[in-house]
Amino acid sequence: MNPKAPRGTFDVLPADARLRLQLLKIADELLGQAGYEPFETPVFEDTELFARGVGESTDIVQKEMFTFEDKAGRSLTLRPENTAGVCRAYVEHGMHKLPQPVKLWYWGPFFRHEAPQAGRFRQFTQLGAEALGSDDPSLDAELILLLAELLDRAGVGETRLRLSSLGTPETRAAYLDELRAYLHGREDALSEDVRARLDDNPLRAFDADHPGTRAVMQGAPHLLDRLSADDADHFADVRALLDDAGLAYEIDPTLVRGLDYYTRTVFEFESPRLGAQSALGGGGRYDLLIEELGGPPTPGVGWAAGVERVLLAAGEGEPAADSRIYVALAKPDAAREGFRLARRLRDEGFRVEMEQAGRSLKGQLRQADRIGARSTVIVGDVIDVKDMRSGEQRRASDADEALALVREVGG
RNA sequence: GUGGGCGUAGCUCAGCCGGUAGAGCUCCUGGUUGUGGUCCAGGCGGUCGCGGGUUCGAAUCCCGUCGCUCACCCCA
Repeated sequence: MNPKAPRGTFDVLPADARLRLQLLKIADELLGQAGYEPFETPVFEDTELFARGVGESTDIVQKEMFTFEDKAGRSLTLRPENTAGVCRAYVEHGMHKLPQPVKLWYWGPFFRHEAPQAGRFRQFTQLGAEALGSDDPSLDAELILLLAELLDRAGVGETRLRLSSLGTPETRAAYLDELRAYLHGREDALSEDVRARLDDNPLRAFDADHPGTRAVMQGAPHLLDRLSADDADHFADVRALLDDAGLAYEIDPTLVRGLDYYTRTVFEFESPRLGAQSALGGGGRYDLLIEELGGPPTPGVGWAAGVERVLLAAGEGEPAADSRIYVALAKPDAAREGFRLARRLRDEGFRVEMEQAGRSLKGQLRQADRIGARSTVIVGDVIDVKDMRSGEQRRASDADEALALVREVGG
């Protein structure tokens, strides 16, 4: 056979793995400062959880889930997103009895059966944060600002923040009916593809290029004008906090996220560096989801960012240049002495590599150079410590003296 | 899922009016009997994505298939 990683999956090689680790550290620090705690849920759950949580009618549930049966015939699904799992865990562990809100963040693999492209995979990594148990608008704003800061520190460059509010499912449903009715009344002026999707995705008509459609949309009703007073106030509060923080955003009434559970605030960060997949991360409020999943009425808000997309937008990072020491062997029977020396140097906190590949001494020095060693310890009948930058070399009479010399030159 | 482009050494690619595989980089060795970064020489390394067809003969032509990629859709 010719083994290959399955379609839509990939191996993370060291250069990339290091960048991912850097992003993970940024997230840990940033979210930790705001009181978010790390946590994990399983990578698969009962299929029912996603069907109910994400929504039966969504693309994710209808065609993108990796579903399988266990040996007892239970239907399980590799998680396509995490909010449903988070809510399940919240209910299962009685987190409503903890001081609210409960703030959590996570990092892990997710799975969607899609046609892979740049920035789109079947197994991908999401980094996310959730705040459950309070509908305070400051949580919405806090999370949005945290994601903005995270993206900035990750080096993704310019982003566009789209923001909207969906109100309650009732207002949204009523609005969509109103919009459909409006569009049906002017069907003749609409483009063909807008007409084809009129019933399942009427909002799409807002971003059509078609002149006739655009003309029609000028007078179309907007969801934001149909929000209840409470929801409108909530949205105004969120915006005020973002304004205070100086974060730029665009109100986009056509922003619909692909999951059914959103209420009130929704947002999405986009990058021009990603091509067809412009979304770096996004999220929103889901005040009814936990109750829908059988828990007590509990509001929640959160986001997820695509790790691969963030890294793609950030471009090639500079690999951290950490200094190192190389232990070379001038003769094969110096191996035990060299091994001992390497261990002692590591005990002292140095980053140490040694000859373990049967290279000639010349090859070993070349290797020392390649890994960027500051000093090379050459073990033979005597021990020499070479400063790789100056090329100078000093002789030690024993291991202790060699260690002292290394400390002087540095590793 | 639909349509376009591509698939030759670890990497980047050349070869493609059919005659049975090359370069650069990387890696290893030597030039320097125990010494790097430059230079020189040599070497390792390829089921030419896979399967089938046409042909005396296919990396080169044809069909299928898989993979990558771009677009639509949707999203992280």
